[in-house]
Amino acid sequence: MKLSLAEENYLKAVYHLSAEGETEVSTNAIAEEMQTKAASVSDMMRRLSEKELVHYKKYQGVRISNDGARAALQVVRKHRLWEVFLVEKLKFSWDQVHEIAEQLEHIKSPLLIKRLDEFLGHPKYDPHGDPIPDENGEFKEKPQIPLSSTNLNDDGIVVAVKDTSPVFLQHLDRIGIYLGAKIKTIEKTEFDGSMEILIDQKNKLFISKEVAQNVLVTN
Amino acid sequence: MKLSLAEENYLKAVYHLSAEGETEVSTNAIAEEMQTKAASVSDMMRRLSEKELVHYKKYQGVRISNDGARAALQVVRKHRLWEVFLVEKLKFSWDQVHEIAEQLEHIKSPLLIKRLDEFLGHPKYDPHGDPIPDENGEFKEKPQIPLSSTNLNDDGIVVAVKDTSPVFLQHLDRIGIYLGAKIKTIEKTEFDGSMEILIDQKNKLFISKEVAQNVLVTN
DNA sequence: TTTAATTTTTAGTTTAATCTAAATTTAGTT
DNA sequence: AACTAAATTTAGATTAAACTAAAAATTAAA
Repeated sequence: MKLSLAEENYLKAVYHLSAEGETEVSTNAIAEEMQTKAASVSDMMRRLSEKELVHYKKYQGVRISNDGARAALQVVRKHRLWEVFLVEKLKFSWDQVHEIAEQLEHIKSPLLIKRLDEFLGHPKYDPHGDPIPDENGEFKEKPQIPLSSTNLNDDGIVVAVKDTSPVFLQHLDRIGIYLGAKIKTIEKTEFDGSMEILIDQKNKLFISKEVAQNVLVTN
Repeated sequence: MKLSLAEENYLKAVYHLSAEGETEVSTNAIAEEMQTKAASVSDMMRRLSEKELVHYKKYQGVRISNDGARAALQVVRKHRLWEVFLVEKLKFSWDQVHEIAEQLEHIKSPLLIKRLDEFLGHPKYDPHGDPIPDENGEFKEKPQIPLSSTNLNDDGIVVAVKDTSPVFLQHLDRIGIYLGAKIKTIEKTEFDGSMEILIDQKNKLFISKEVAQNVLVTN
């Protein structure tokens, strides 16, 4: 099935929204995610549902179909592989790659993606710690919990970030938190949810609740 | 100036056609090059001329403007850099890269192209021997003449091909002609324009007039 | 130099994707 | 249960890019 750029983007939005919450996704939520209007979403959902990429009942929200999820995962795969390429090979920082990958993810050539994957050494995670689906759409998420819900004296490794916006990523760079950093929780403040942590057994750091909630670690 | 995909493609077509012949390009020639209809071309030329990217007088054909040439050259630069990437890094053969580069050339990110250029070591020529314009649109074509018009016992190096179609490139691969090959002309047949040549001082080969006209060498 | 053939343009449709405004459905609250 | 507020869909317009068919301009030929 050949999808237009707009169709791919809507499908991706539906996929992402259903991945992180309910299976039924609301028209408004999609409009918000896509920076567009609800009317446009309704229209597109009607069309995607004709192509059986989503299940759609008027006024009831949409649910992604198997075919739809498969297509969305291929776009996600391409997006994340390109992000790895940009960071590993072209020396971009992790806060710069999303926009460019948004464009590159729509390039249509299965062979290109196969070769790119080989060239990069079959990476399993992108620069933000998100898993890269394989050719069949399979992937394994690393077990990850927000730094904010670790216990005192817990040791953990930063495996991903929840918020991938440039401002947040740049903030992490500035304070010295990066993917793979070893983190020990030294103190948690009840009052405002802020924490004191130790990075790589060297640097003590105070971080806000907001930061702690958006940094994901394994233990 | 932000150009749509269609605008970039038309501009490129005008640029290529004026590069290899007259400065005035006909509506029909563009339609042919773009696999579209003359009516669509007229429409687009009107729009491109409003943006001052081409000079256009009804019924008189179009001429690319300075701004237009600048824009076209940036697209050409991107196309050829991506071709180098595909061949050098992703191990594509020279007959496979055009279609994919047609898509990649429209990715919009000056920084991406800067980094890609660095990553590739600032290549001057693409896998077909065509010159890659720099950031300012400057480039130097290698002096090149068709193999068919070399003299007997002339030595030359293959620097480019005139025809870049997959069938022709695959044929060259099959008979053992490649970019950089050292070629000596052994014999020229008046009757049909075919030639006998020696490749890399080792392999004797008979080639047709058609092949000889489309292989370009320096001497 | 008039006519015929060719090329090019215009006019009018079509499709995908968007929008605004109006109508409709669902959900929440007395 | 009725009403209001919010969410969603429909209707109607708009824009970019294409097309076909018809009109107009240019070029070539008699």
